[in-house]
Amino acid sequence: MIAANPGEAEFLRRYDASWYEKPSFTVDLVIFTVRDEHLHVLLVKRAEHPFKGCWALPGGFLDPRRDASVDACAARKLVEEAGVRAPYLEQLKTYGSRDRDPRGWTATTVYFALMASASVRLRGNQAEACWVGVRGDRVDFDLGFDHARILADAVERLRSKLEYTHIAVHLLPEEFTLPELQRTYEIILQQPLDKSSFRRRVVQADMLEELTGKQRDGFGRPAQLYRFRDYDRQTFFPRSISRHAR
Amino acid sequence: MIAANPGEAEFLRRYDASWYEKPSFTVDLVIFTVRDEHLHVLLVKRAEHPFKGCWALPGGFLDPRRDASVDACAARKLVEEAGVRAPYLEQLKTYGSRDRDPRGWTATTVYFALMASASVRLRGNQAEACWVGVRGDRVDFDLGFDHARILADAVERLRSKLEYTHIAVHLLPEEFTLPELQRTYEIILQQPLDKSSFRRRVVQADMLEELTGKQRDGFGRPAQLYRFRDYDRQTFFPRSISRHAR
DNA sequence: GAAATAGTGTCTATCAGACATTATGGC
DNA sequence: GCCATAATGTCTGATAGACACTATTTC
Repeated sequence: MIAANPGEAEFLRRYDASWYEKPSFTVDLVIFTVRDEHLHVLLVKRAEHPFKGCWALPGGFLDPRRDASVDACAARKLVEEAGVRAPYLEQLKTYGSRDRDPRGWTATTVYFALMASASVRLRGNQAEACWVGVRGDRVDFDLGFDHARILADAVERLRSKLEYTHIAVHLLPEEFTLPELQRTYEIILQQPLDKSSFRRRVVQADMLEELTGKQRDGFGRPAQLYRFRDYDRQTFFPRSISRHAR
Repeated sequence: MIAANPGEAEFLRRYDASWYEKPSFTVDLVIFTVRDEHLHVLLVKRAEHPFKGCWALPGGFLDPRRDASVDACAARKLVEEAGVRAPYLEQLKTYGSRDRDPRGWTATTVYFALMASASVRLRGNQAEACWVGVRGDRVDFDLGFDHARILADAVERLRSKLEYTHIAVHLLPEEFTLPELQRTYEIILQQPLDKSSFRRRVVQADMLEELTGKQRDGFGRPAQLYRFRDYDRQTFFPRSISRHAR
């Protein structure tokens, strides 16, 4: 990144970034969890204008002094809004236009995060925050800005990635059973999956580690507990789950 | 987008976006084409500091006065740099950090574009531009900023999308033969594909329209010409091309 | 033993890979 | 006819879906 280029040091000494008009830049988060048999998204009630009193995705201005990078800004806001360290966090897309925010030209880079519902502690920060059930690809009330569109894109990405990756494990606690994992997939994909096929897929991908303890549910045979083998590596299924199963 | 919210009009009247410190915001392009049996990317030689004289991806500052949106900005730069109207253009990712540009905090939203090599006319704009062959996921010389990393990400995304979508048609002229399309896939995926399987895939996807004319090559039986049926709809193959074929 | 849930075995349809075969042009 | 390339046909192996069956717990 250091360029030994004649004249560049001089150029940089004189350079002033405020010469140019810039858009405002924000980072927003679509934080998903599964609880009560439904996909939920974390929303905040806006305390300030614009859209004061409306529900919106958590997020806000990037602070060039505090945030070393856009990723770091997203991680910071994740902690501030959801009090969580490092669950699954992935950049979704950047939305920017002259009219998406009444304050003027803004761009927002949106991240989507997955977490186990138990691992969240909503800190009663400045803003009122709560989990809202997602029906189809939307929530039941109006969202500020273009956040309804962003949420729809995020839900689509989540569904799409569930078909060929393991990311749903990030929606469960560290130890979980295969029926729980399957149920998570079914809730998000909104379709029943075959038990046998599902298990084959997961076992063949060799991503799970069997734990010797067992979990007992209220009824029936207890289910084997598993743990995800490698939270860093993102692995892919060789074939996609058919959206037209059944 | 218009909020009938008490106090909001007053708030907006007083609001001044320059209260907050903002990062600079740019849009960069990774423009791919296939020519001479190789994947190529469009690079420009930087006329100004920083990285003056280095090769870099085309792009530059978003202009809030001229650009209605980030997408519009990308389209504008595509015309300016490559003189092309509307080929395939897709947002790749946003890169932003304190140290990726010596001028200070910048974020760049990167798009990747595909085009037929014949459709490009490089306008000798302010910058010197040329097509550079991609070897693996890089070019043969150093790129300014973090553009080597960005290029690698773009190549990976291109390869990945080729395995399950039709986007390679955007690298060919409007009329093309199946062997030409197959060759394009082979060049980018860097692996030979079976003719029969390839044709089955493409035909079953029902995306091509047979043209009655035929094209003759120097030798052998002439190949049937086809046209892509719907440039807007993005369709997907039911299964991915195996990366481990052969 | 009945109910409930976990987990396994097996059949089948589908489809990609492999490769042989036929088709159609130039020379 | 020969060569080169395009296009088709057929076999096979892998695997997802379907579903029957077994296993293990609580009551």
